[in-house]
Amino acid sequence: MRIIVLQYLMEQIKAVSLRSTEDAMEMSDKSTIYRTLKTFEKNKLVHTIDDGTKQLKYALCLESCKCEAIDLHYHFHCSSCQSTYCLTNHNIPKIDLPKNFQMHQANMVIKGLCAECHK
Amino acid sequence: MRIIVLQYLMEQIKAVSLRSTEDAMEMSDKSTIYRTLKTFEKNKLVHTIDDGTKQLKYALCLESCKCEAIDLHYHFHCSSCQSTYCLTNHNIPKIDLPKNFQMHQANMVIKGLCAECHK
DNA sequence: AATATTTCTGCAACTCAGTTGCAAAGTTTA
DNA sequence: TAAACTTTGCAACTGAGTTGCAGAAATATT
Repeated sequence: MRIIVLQYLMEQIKAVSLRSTEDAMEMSDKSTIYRTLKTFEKNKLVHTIDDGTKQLKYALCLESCKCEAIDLHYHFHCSSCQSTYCLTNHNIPKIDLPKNFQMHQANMVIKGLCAECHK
Repeated sequence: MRIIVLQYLMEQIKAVSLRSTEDAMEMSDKSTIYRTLKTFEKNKLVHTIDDGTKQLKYALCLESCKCEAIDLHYHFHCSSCQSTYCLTNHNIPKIDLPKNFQMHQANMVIKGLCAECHK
């Protein structure tokens, strides 16, 4: 199962939801896929993106990713086609936080129209 | 009702959830407060923040806010106390998107420990 | 002031993503 | 092969958000 899900993830250029993965699998249960994705997340193969749709999205991490602050990047969510993309080409800048605040993670989602929908 | 909810919002330095607002009101129904907050949002008095907890957070906009790209700011969510703060002192930088992608909105959440919890 | 019209409120019911317990099925290990 | 462990599918549950509806309240109209 893990191999099948991993393969599916590798084929995608967009982040996937539990739902769409489920639909793509046909022959497997929601909870199995759910647990598979959570396992991947725990082992830092994928990261999750909360893009404001109610469905959490999952995307493969880059080879080098340790899921630390330095690995964080922006994401883009298209309001029209609902696709979510990783913008891995630039990391997020250092943001100065209030005194004694400490950053560990981030969830950065830009919303708008993707190239397909913006015509 | 709107006045009471607005007052509550003005007292908070943190973003509030539907739930916490509800609890603070005692004498009013979930759906009323829900609709009140949605009305505020529609009229650009508040903006919402999806901080990765399952509860959407609401925070008052600044006086000048038109809820456009220029008004966007980062948010901070404390993983320990679950508080969410607006970091209104700096806006988000311009991010270069893939060709033909267009930004309209953004939901930016930094996660970590706030000053209280980081001791 | 009395009535009509519109808006607001509370209740109950519903949706839907995510999550979990459990037993059966499948794997690995000794 | 048997014991120990892992994975899977099912069903049931959780919890935030959302909606329809009827009565209450406010506002407008005559």
